[in-house]
Amino acid sequence: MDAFDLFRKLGAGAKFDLKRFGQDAARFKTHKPKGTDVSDPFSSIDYFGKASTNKPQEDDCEDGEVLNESEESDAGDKRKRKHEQTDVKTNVKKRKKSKVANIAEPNKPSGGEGISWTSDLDKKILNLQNGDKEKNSLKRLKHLHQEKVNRIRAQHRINVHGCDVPDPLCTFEELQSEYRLHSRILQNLNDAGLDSPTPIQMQAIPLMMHVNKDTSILTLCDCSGKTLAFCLPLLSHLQQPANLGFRAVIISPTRELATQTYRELLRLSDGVGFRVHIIDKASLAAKKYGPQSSKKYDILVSTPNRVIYLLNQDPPALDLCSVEWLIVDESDKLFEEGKTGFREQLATIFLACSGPKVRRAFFSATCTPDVEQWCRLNLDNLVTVNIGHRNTAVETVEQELLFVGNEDGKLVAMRNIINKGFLPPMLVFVQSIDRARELFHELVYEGINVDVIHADRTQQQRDNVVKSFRSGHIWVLICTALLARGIDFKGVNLVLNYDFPTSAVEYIHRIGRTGRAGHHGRAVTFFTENDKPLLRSIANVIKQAGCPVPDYMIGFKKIHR
DNA sequence: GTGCTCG
Repeated sequence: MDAFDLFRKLGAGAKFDLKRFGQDAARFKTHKPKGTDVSDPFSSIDYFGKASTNKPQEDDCEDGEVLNESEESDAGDKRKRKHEQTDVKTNVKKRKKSKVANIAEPNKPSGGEGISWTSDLDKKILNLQNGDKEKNSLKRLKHLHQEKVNRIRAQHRINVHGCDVPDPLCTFEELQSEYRLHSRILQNLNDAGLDSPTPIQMQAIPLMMHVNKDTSILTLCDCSGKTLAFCLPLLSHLQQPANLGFRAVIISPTRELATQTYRELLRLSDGVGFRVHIIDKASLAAKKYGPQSSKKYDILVSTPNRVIYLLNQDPPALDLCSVEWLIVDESDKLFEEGKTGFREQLATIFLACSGPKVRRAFFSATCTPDVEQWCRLNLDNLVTVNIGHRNTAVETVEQELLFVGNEDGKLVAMRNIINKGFLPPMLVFVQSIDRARELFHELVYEGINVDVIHADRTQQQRDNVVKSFRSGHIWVLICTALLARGIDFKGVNLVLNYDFPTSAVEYIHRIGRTGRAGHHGRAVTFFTENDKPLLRSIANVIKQAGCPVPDYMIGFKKIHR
């Protein structure tokens, strides 16, 4: 297999653009570490290699339809068979693992690669395997313990799937006692007023702490607290600053989200000395991280294309071979296919993380059938965690569908909301950049503090808008999909879907900007005759979140492609 | 349709 072949396989079935990636592929070949087995350092070969042969099946679901647990049986037989296959695979692995555990020497610490995690209780059981007397009572103890864990998970609606999933964490203090988290970080947490973990943090943190190399984690969570859920184990895992170059990379779909994550990391690691970096401008960063620079950095937060730009320099201005953790935030967006899709960009970055112990974690609020299928097919040792029902909107948001007739009706209804007196801040979502501009010009003369954000504005403008929206100077912010994901504004009171969302997933992301951290929020969605095709799937989401919806909408026929 | 390098 030559480098091009290899690279094509690594591209996860993404369209292979020879012109664009030829250079990468060639470099990949020359960068192969000397004297190492090909299959070893590039564990990602398996990871992507299967993709080209097992390209995910056409999805049986209707376009944009959310796959609910209850509806899963509706999906085609193909999917079912696939799930069964995966289950069999998991069982085999489970058996293998328990075999390893049985032959392990009782007094040796069981930290080998075969056993990913053993609780204290498990260790006791191993130690006493030959002493039958206490064996039974210990078994009972273990059973009780498992029941307790199950109860905690049920209480917080934590669902896990995969083998060797560690127990949930109940207090942040356990991080210090169990994982030697820097005491200063714990103090920073307390200073920020964070005293107990949210459900996603309870499960994702211990999971990331126990994970082996080559294990991947998929985390689905509609609640806030995701950023902390991966930042804490990351800092805990890196222990302290080291001059090895970047050891962790976090990829976000928008610059705004990257900035937010970066700031969270700074706040969290204050006083510990970790060198956290965000690429503000790739051309500047080229000097900063280039071959001549010393390797005094630890964590990188960035959008994908900036990383790629640096990797494409000759010689590469960024070295990711010491990366131990690769975290993909809002991964469903980043897995989206498109003409110049995020997916190929991710493939390039995965490739560049060529270290021997890369762990990967994917975080997202929603799970498109695409992402899940892809993960199941391509990742070994996949563990998934999801909180609550998958693909549902948060329950703290009061949701409403409003028929406005036609385009003109939207403006009338919008003015109506404003005149009736609304509680700012309000986030208004539109379909395109042009429509964002138009609506802005309509509203700017109304005497309300309104501004607009989209990717065509300069970075300076974007930063300013976000800042003044956070500080309350802007009451109404018109935006495109740019702000749909992950951005955490404190106390957005109303999300207005001025243009109908393009899918149920998009809808869930948009309204997730309100009702955060347990606060009450409201979401109003305008619809016209033209929006009928997607009305049903979104009405379903709203209904499932417990908000009233007219029955006739649910009765609409499913759309088929 | 949206968002992701540089100049």
